Amino acid sequence: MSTSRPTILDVASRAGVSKSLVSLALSGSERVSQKSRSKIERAARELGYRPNAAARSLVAKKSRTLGVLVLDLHNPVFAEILDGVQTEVRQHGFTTMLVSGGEDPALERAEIDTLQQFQIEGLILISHRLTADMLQEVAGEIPTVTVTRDDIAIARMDMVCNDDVAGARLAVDHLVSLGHERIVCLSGGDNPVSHSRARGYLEAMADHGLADQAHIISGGLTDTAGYRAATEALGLAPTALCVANDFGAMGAIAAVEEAGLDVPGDISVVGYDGIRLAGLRSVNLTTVAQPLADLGRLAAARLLERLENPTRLAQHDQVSARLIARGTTGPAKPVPTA
Amino acid sequence: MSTSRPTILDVASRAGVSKSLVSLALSGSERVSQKSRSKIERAARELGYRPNAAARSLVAKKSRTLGVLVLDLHNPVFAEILDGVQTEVRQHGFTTMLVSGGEDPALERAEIDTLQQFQIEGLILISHRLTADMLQEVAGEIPTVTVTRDDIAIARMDMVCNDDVAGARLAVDHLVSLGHERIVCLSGGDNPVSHSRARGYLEAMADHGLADQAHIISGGLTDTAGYRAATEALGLAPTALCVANDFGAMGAIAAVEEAGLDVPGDISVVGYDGIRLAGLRSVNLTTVAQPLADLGRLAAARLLERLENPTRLAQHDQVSARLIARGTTGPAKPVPTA
DNA sequence: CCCTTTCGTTGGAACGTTCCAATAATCATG
DNA sequence: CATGATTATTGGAACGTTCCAACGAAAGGG
Repeated sequence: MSTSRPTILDVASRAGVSKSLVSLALSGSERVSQKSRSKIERAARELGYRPNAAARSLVAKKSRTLGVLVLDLHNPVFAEILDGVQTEVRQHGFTTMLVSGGEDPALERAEIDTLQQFQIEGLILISHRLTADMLQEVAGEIPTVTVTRDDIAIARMDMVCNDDVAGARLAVDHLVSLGHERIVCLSGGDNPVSHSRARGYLEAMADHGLADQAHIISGGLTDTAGYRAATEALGLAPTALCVANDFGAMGAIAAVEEAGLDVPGDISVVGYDGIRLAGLRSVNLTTVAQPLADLGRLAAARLLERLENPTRLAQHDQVSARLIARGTTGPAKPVPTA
Repeated sequence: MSTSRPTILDVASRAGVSKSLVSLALSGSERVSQKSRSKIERAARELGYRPNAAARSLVAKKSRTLGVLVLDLHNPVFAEILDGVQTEVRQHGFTTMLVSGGEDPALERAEIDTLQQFQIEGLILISHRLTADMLQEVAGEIPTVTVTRDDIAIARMDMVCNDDVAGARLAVDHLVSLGHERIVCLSGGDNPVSHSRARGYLEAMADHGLADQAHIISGGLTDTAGYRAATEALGLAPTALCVANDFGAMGAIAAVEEAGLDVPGDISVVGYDGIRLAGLRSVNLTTVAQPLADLGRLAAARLLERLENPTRLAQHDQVSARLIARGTTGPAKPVPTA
């Protein structure tokens, strides 16, 4: 139906100039007379001309496009990081191509492959499940930055992360300042992020002279996992729970309430991540908030720097979290003297 | 650093054949001898050859790529629709490029522009804020399907939606069957989806002979809006609230509980959408669930059909929702006889 | 008024692929 | 073994852009 899209030649002939001049004018070169420029701009507008990115990137060997892989689109943490990425990237006139591999290494690799076919200039991994080998391979072929994970270090690959150890300490500090001692950690299971958070918990407990009170129950990063872990934790008669992430904390709260206990009256709960959801009135969760958008912005910035200077040494940034005290934490109940 | 990526010519010379045969072999043509095929495949593997999508789509005039615009990446509704889109699209060997314009019409238009530069073959709008003119323009240039919104009908543009009128009726039916009569609707404000849901509410109330009890309070689709609307609604002494979406319902529950009332003991609350979150133990919201992934799958399927047959008449699909009864609804309190 | 410089403009090559028409190789068939 | 039919392979054109070397025209300097 629609006769195919106008090309630069159509614009050129309509404006009565050569295709080269159109190219020059539309890319904003100085060396085009005012007269030609306005003729060209008008012709382009009238025809609804849109440059063909395929042709452009083919010859220019530059796509002005970054690839972004996000671990899981359902997790609001990643959406918020993505916000930061987008703002930074747009400012630099780049475009992003977003994909997700649903936490499946092979699928993630395949999606990155697709991105590479589109000649992306750089890659941002907002967490991932790639094996070290895959990551090595990818990072070798294309400038890459990982966000949120810093366990696999690769030459020339930048990383930007939250300081999870320090963040977890904040949670413990907050609880201790409220008089809590029997603080149990519900860990997020076997992944680098959860390990760091557990370590921060242990360190902080030790610093407060509570090393003997420290207990870690291993679970996962979902609401159900938090529920289960909390149910188990109740056997230890804690006055506070330090949970691996906000979703887990929501599950933990449900478990506590189902056991007939009050949050925060009987047990205080702290989450981690600071997703918007945690701020909803009906949730109102005390949490260790990562500056998620900043994380994304910084990652994009690092990648763009590397495009300028590809041989620069790998840079590892850590941003710090802050505690947001809301309604799920309160003073510890005085311990009944035995 | 890395000497530039291998091209089809590199593969050809390594395999000792012509570039044309490589192209043929890699696109899976029958007319290639077993011997040549295996030589070519081996050469491609050894070189780590990845076809250049730009060059391909330039000549083939086919990018095998669909553009997807999503209204808001933070809203889990859209992530779940996206899941469905992805599965369907992958099955057909297409790729997607995902963008979001943050609910800003101009930005959305700009992002679609970018997609068009990449020669996408079709466009899926998972809701949007485009003006009718913009939509008309876009749909005129490229096969388009909208999901979730069916207020603007355009020739050749398919639409797949939830039947919001019927969905809202389900909510009312459920409440009535529990003995509720004073059911107040907290509407999601001035947008097509909310209008349909409000209409369904009114129709159902009338059907049950409760037309005189019907009250609509206009709010928005956020937790805060739900909170405010619910606060206002409490003045009407309702026994149940029918809320425009799940987030709003969560806010409404907070308002009810802050007023010292129990959910569902004093007031029942029904949400709409059926986001995963609503199923969390700590939320446990009764809701009208849309088959979100199906919505996405269907939209992708319709678009792919249209690519085959571009002149086909526009098709408007409606999928139906179902009620998931959870913990926020219960029998109506017997009305104190005046 | 000629020579040089600068400015504005141009045509052609290149990018890596697919497609097509044409050729080369193989296989039956008479 | 020649002929035709089929199968396998090939070179060249085309896609729409950017880049570059080169050009003509205007401007400045002597």
